Amino acid sequence: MRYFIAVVEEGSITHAAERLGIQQPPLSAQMKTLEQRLGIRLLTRLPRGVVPTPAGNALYEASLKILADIDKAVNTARRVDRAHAGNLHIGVTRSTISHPLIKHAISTFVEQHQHAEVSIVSKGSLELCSALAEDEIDLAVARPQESYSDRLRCETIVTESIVVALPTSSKFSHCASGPSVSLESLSELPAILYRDSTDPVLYKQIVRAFSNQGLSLVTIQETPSAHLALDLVSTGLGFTLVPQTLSDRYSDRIIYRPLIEPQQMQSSICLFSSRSDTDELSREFRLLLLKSSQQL
Amino acid sequence: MRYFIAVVEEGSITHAAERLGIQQPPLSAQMKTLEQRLGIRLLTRLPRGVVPTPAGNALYEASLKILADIDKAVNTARRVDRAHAGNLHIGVTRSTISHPLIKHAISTFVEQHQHAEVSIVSKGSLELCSALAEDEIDLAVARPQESYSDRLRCETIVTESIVVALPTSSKFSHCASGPSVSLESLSELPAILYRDSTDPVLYKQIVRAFSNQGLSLVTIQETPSAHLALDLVSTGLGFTLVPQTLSDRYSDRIIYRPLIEPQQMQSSICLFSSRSDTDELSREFRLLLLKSSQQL
DNA sequence: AAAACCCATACGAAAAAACTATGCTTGATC
DNA sequence: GATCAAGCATAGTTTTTTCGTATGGGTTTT
Repeated sequence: MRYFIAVVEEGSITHAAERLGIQQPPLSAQMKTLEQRLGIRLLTRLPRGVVPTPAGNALYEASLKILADIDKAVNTARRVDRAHAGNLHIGVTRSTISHPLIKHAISTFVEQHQHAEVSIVSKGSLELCSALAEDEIDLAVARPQESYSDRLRCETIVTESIVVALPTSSKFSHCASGPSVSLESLSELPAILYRDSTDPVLYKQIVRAFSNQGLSLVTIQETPSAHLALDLVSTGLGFTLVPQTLSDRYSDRIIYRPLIEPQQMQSSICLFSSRSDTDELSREFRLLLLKSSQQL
Repeated sequence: MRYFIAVVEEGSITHAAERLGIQQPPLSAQMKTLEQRLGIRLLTRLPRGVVPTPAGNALYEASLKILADIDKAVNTARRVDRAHAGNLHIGVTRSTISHPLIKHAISTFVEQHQHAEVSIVSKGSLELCSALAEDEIDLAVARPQESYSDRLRCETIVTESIVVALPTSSKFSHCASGPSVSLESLSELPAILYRDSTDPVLYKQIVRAFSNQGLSLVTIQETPSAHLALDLVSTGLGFTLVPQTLSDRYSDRIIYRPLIEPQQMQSSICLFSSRSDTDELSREFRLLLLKSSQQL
């Protein structure tokens, strides 16, 4: 099956053989026996390579999915094995792990379950969700997603407001002087935005907040992560907007101010989990996190 | 993979080997190499047989699905192959093929597509839907289903009313004398119902219609098909209720009368098709049928 | 205590898959 | 238009995988 996929994708038995690390004649033979066993012509032989027949194309599409399913099945088995051995893989992002509530929940959990081995995986929110869907991890503490697999469950743990990170330079002093800042007062100042490919939601949210109020956003720099954006802020280049949690970690030559209009500028931290997961450990961690969320 | 499934289902390597037509030692070896390659313990060896570990169980469940998917993929390829060769498999039930509209549509289609080979498969509605979902057939003309795969599309072609089939015996003469019959007048008479396991909807519909009006239904006989029920009606045993189409075919010593309250006693004929189907022939047949439906 | 049951190991045999060498067809090149 | 290159197919051999037979060890049953 893997062979057939390679042949279709390469459009050539010879090239597919190279990719598979085998010789061309055996691959030709394999394709022939495959066609014989199914009783269907799958490939039309051209003088220059091969092309799948409609039936071959249908089989190719299905094969891709089946191969992916097999991988996933193995992952699932591995995860169940881990879980049963008292091993929990929790996925977090750099920003969510910074939040005291999350940190506290994890440390409490580890204390309460001395026998359990907890490993933390750090990735972007997007990657965490696909890793979760592929059963590579058991739980993910991530930012909300625009779309994710319907086999996942998403529960909001905390909603934190977004704050303005201002450089100490004089250019921003009129903002820093007040107790809070309006979006309008930021609209003409140089902004540093982070366009994290692994977590694209917050970026869009910020851009939308400005455009919704008809304000212009002067983006002088885009960075691949919020942390880097804050580093640039401390150089005085411009301001940025970050979830409040991050303000505790980077305070060197940065002044943080809340927004006057916080309602549409909030960022949640969510717990993503597999709906089908019946594992005891992950269930307990989930309940612990939900409980701490309610105590807020 | 097939081997692993057999082992789990039999709970014994020895018995699984029998079922697979191979010897026990090679199967033991296969299971061992499988576990080694995945790096997971899948089976716990008991003194009396084997039992899957949680991970093994997860893999078993997934494997079942994957094996089914593979079968389906092959079917799909076969169907595409057929379709491309101008071969259309249409599924019908005994009752839907009796309807003149359907018959006419099929004969028109065959005439218009002389080059096409059309084969008719006759099964119960339930089986037709699963055959369609498995890509064994291209289209199904069947009775409405309570639930079916979301990959299928269901379009109502005709809605026909259900009529009462009365024996000629004197016991039923007061019903047969009028132009139409009420459910109430039937409620104390002996009924013959057909509980077709392959088409359970109509049975439920009839039972509900009576119970909704608080009427009792005296079922003296259940048969596995409507045709057989009509045969019993002609012996004078009792009455039954059938879609109008069937009344044209069985008229020996049976009197048909419409119901006074036809609204909740109707039976549709639907065209089921695969949403993903892009084949030309099946598309044309579908459009032909929808067109004849609209001309009604 | 012996028998029955079942899994694991060991080794030889059969089958499947892969490699090398080579031929054949077809489009590209000069 | 003859040669060349590209790519698939076939043939025969070798290697790898899978399967079968024989046998041993542990556990429950009688």
